[in-house]
Amino acid sequence: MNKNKDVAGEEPSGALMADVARLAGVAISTVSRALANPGRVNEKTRAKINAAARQLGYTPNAMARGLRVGKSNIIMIILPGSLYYGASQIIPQVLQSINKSLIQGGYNLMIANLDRDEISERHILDLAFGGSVRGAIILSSKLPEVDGRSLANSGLPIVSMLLDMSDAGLQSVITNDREAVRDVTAELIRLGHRQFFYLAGPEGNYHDVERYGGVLEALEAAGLSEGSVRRSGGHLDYQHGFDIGVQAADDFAKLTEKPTAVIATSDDMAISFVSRIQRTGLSIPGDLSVVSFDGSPVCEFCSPPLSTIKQPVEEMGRAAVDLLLGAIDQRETTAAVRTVIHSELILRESIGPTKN
Amino acid sequence: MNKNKDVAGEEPSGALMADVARLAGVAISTVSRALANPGRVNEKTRAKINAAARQLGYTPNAMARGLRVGKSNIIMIILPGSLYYGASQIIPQVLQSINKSLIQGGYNLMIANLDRDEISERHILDLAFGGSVRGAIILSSKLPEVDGRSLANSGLPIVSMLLDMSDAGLQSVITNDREAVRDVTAELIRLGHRQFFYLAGPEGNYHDVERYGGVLEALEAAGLSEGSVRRSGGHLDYQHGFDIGVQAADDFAKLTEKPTAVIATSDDMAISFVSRIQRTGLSIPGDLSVVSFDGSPVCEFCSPPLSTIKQPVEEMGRAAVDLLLGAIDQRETTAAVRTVIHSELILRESIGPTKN
DNA sequence: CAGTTTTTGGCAAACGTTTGCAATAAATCG
DNA sequence: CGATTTATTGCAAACGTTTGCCAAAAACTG
Repeated sequence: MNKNKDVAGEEPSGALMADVARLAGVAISTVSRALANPGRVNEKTRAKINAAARQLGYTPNAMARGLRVGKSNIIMIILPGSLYYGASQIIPQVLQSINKSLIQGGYNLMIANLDRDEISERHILDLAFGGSVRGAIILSSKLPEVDGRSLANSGLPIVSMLLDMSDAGLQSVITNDREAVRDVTAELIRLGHRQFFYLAGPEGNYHDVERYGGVLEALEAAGLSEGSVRRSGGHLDYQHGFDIGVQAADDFAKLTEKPTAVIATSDDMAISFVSRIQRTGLSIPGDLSVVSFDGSPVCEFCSPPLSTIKQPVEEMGRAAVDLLLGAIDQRETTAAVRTVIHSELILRESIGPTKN
Repeated sequence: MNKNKDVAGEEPSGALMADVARLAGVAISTVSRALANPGRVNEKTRAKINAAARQLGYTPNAMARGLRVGKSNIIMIILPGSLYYGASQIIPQVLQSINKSLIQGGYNLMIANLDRDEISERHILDLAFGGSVRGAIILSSKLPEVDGRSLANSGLPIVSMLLDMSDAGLQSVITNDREAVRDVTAELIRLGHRQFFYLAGPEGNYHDVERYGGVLEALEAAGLSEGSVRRSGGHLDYQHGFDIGVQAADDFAKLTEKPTAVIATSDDMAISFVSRIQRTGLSIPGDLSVVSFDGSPVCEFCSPPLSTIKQPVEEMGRAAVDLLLGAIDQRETTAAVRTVIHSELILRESIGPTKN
């Protein structure tokens, strides 16, 4: 009913810049400058203002500032639909590193989505076009797009992470997957392996293409035919990475000619695959060598400890943020749109020579 | 130099409500009402306005609205400093369920990391007092507080999750840890176990107190002395949960009288503990039964598959969001400040009877 | 010391919405 | 049919900042 302050007591809604100005005996504009642009105001008045601000516990209103300057200080991260697929193990680390870097740059991190249904897409676009966010980091190959509006032409700086989307003109921070998997395949070949089993994630996925490509390259270099690798997975979507490994173990059981080495595209699927395979009496690495992707900490404690190609997420997060903030500050990084961070193969006991 | 639109072409900064109004031939206020409060405007004009809005690809500016109504639609989640400790395995699921519920309620999720440094504390407080966020969900036992300002008296609705902070007056969504661990301990006693090994997380932690308390209750009920349980861990902070398990395995090796059952307070530590223990030649559950907390999916694929007390994160996330939005909408849930969600014990092969 | 430059601080107009109030048109009532 | 209510729309004032512009004061300059 009454919109006035009922009690003369403390304002629940916090002190305003005007309050600070009054207390310090200066104009509002001076306060604003003192706080944001310290050079432009006298040392003494600035001290007075700072004291007043502290005394009142003043915190500038972010939305008012944002509205005025026409810019938000929020960056959104767009995650691939199902968190449960593969990457799940490293998502927290990704968030952690991105957030840390962002905060240092004065930005905040908002999670745009965890699903990729139409609701989420619309939501993402609302964030983008509603001026809520200043830039985006995307971990999915699909740019949100629904009735007319598309993230691509939102004018928002976007950096892609983990996936190479430089074709789409996006700055991309990626790992040298192809090379890494080529090297590890070559190593397996050196150890005597001739028949491979490849566990795919979502098919056609950039990761899949690159990684599978790496396998083929190594095979070719060794004079082996493309037929020496069998694929599993890829046909299922939206599931735990673990499910893929389980399914793959079934597929494996049905093979008449058994591969001796497995290359999995995520740790999750490798872990469940190994678990199921061991149950059938096969031993690792005795009967079967296994290597996977991601570098999840848990791999060290599996039995046997799993070899894994570590995704350098910390570094990637930092790089992505650097690129994004660079783009925001207009320091045109017209240079390479592709930033490659090197993966590191962590060699553990899940890999060994073939029996004979 | 010139702040005018240089080209007559399309506005890069998007259509404004004024544009929609002009195109539809109505006043700005009518547009606003048509979009937000459909009942208060004529059917026909509303159609016209909607058409105009769609044609222009109009998206309302979130900050302008936020400023005007004095409210943001962003909820922040405050994650504990080191993501790596214990909970790491379930964080993605927590985020998933919280975000889903929030989006349904028209809110956005912002991540605020609570590292132990002053920077992040200040950051969180800026978010709270700067009007950027409308509420908070906190997964840490420490409320940010720095020079005068404290999250506690920010006036912001706050819900604590996983940790019981009802003493601090916060609505808390927790699991019945004490009960769950009491039950599982009782079950272990029934299986013949008399000597226990307890792997603690950060000491004094609510989780620790409750869970250890549960163990003691079960012992007492069975007439066993408090001396039948040995503790490990707790003295280290800031590490992967895995490190705790490794350390605990060392501690275990030094014990002269070996416990036959292990209760770990996170899956991570159980996994690394088991790995190290098995390496010393002990078998699980033959020589040692193991149960842990969290319900990480990976437990199913360990060898042996690990028994774990599942944290019902989906449900907890939903509950936390419900409480928070309830508090925001002032529908005073003056009732219980503690919402207990029931954990579920997933029994797998890591638990068995004692040998004799 | 008059003239010129440099600092410093205030005024007021934005930024893009929402919303109280008032005005008009339409509908209902007695 | 006049009087009252109700539905529909517009006007203009907020919301709390930032910032262009100008004036006053201070600091130089010759």
